[in-house]
Amino acid sequence: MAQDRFATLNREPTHVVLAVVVQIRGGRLQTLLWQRAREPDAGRWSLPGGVLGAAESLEASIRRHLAAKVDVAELSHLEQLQTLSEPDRHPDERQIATAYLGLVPSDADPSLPADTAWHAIDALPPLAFDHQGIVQAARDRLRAKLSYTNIGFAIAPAQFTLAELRDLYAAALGRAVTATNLQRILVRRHLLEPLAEHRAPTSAGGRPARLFRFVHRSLEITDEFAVLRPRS
Amino acid sequence: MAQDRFATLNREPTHVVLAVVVQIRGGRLQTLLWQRAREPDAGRWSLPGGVLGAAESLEASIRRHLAAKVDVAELSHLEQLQTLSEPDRHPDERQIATAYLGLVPSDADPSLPADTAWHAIDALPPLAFDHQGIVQAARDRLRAKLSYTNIGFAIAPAQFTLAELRDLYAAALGRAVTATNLQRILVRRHLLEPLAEHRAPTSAGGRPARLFRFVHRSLEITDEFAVLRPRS
DNA sequence: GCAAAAGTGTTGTGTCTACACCCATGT
DNA sequence: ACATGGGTGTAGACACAACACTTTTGC
Repeated sequence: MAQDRFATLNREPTHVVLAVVVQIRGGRLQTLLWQRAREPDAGRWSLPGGVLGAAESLEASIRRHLAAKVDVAELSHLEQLQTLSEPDRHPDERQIATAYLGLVPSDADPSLPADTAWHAIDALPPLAFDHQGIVQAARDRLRAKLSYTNIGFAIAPAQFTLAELRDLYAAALGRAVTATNLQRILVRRHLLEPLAEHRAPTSAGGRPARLFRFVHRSLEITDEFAVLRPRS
Repeated sequence: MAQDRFATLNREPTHVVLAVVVQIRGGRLQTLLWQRAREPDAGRWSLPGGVLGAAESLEASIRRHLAAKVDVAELSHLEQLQTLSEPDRHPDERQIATAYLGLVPSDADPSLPADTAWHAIDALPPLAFDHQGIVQAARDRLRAKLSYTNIGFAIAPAQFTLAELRDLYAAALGRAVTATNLQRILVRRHLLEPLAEHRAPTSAGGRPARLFRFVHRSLEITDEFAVLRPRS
C-alpha cells in the first residue's frame, strides 16, 4: 500500500494532535483552552495540542504537548476521539487533526500558563477552526460512557462522599442526579466500594457521610450489550 | 499550532486509510481482504485501502480506494473507527493509518478483483501489520451498535422476514437470537415496521412470513443513556 | 428539640427473556 | 392429517426511578 502512487500531489498534510481536557470545576463541566497568539484566528480560543513528531505515537504526542500546559500526571484518563480531515478545515494549509479526550479528577488544580484557562463547556467563547464540534463530541462521549463504563473514576477524587459524586455526575450529565439511585447502580455493578471512614459534617450539622472509592481506576465496560443478551 | 516547531524530523509520515468492509455471507460475518503482492508482508492478507490524497477528506479517500475493489454504491454505512500511529506499526516507513468500518447489506454480491476475497471474521488468516486488531475493533463496534442504534438497517436487505433478520443478528452478535424478542425490541423502538406483503413459503410448507423494513436507513441512536435518566 | 444532611425501605413501572401456545401454509 | 415454519400471549425476572422514612450529627 505504501508503494501505491496516484495522480495527486505527493506532499503529506501536517498532522496535529488536539485534546479536550475536561474537569469539573465549581460544579460545571469545563475544558482547557489556549488563546492563539498568531494568525490564523489570532486571539481566538482553541484546543491545546501541536504537531505530531516523526517518531512518536499520537498518544505520546498529545501527552508531550499537554505537558506544556498542565501536569500530565493529573490526567486520570486519555482516549482517542476522532480524526478530522476536511481539506478546508484550516485556512492556510492542509492539516489532519486527531482529537483526544482527557479527564482530570475534580480535586486536582494544576497551575496553568498565562495564555491558558478553563472554560465552561456550556458557555464557550467562539473557538478556532472546527474545535467547537470536537468539544461537543468529547462531552457526548463522556456522557455516554458514564452510563455503561466506570469512567466516573476519572472525574472523581480518590475518595469522595456520595453527595460529592452525585454533584460530579450531575455536572457531567447536565441534569439532576439522585444520590440514592446513583449509589445503588454503582454498587450493584461493583464499581463503587464503601470505606470504613466517614467525613465529618460541617458546622451546618448533618449525619457524617461515608467515604467511597471506585474499585478500579482504569476504564472498564460494565454494561455491555444491554439488549439481546441471554439471562445467564 | 501549525507554526510550532520542535526538535524532531520535519518529514510528515505517510497517511493511509483502511476499511473493514463487513457483510454477512452464508450466515457468517465476513470481511473483505486483499492479498498483498509486494513486500513488506507479500502474500499476506490485508485490509483494503490506500494513501490519503492531498485534497481529499479521509472518508472521500476510503471511498475512492474501495471503489477499486467493490461497487461503493453497495456500502450502506461507513464510519470512522480509529487512527493507528505506533511508530513501528509498518516495518519500512512511518505510517499513520485511519481505519473505517463499512457495511454491506446481506443481499448484495459485489464482483471482486482476483486479489480480493471475503474471509470469515472468526477464522481469519494471519493478517499484515496490525490489521488483526482493527478487524476485532470493527466487529466489536458493530456488535455494540446493534444494541443501541438502528445499525441493523445496514446489514439487512431493504425488505426481509423476521427469521432472516434474526439470522443476520445472530451472525453479527455471534450468539443465538430469538425472532420473537428481536421483533418486539425493534418494533417497540420504532426501528422496524411491518409491510403488507408476505413471503411465500418454500416447498417445505409453513405459514407465509410477513415482510418488514427498517423505518430509517441512516444511523440513529435509539437507546441513549440507558441509566441515570429520569422517567420523564 | 430542631434543622440539616446522609442513608435505607419500599413501591411501582417499564423492559426484557423465556416459553407455551396458536396460526397458516404445503404435501 | 400432519409437518413445518411464522406469530402471539403471558408470566417471571430484573433494573430502575421515585419518594417516604429513618439515622446521625451540629446548634
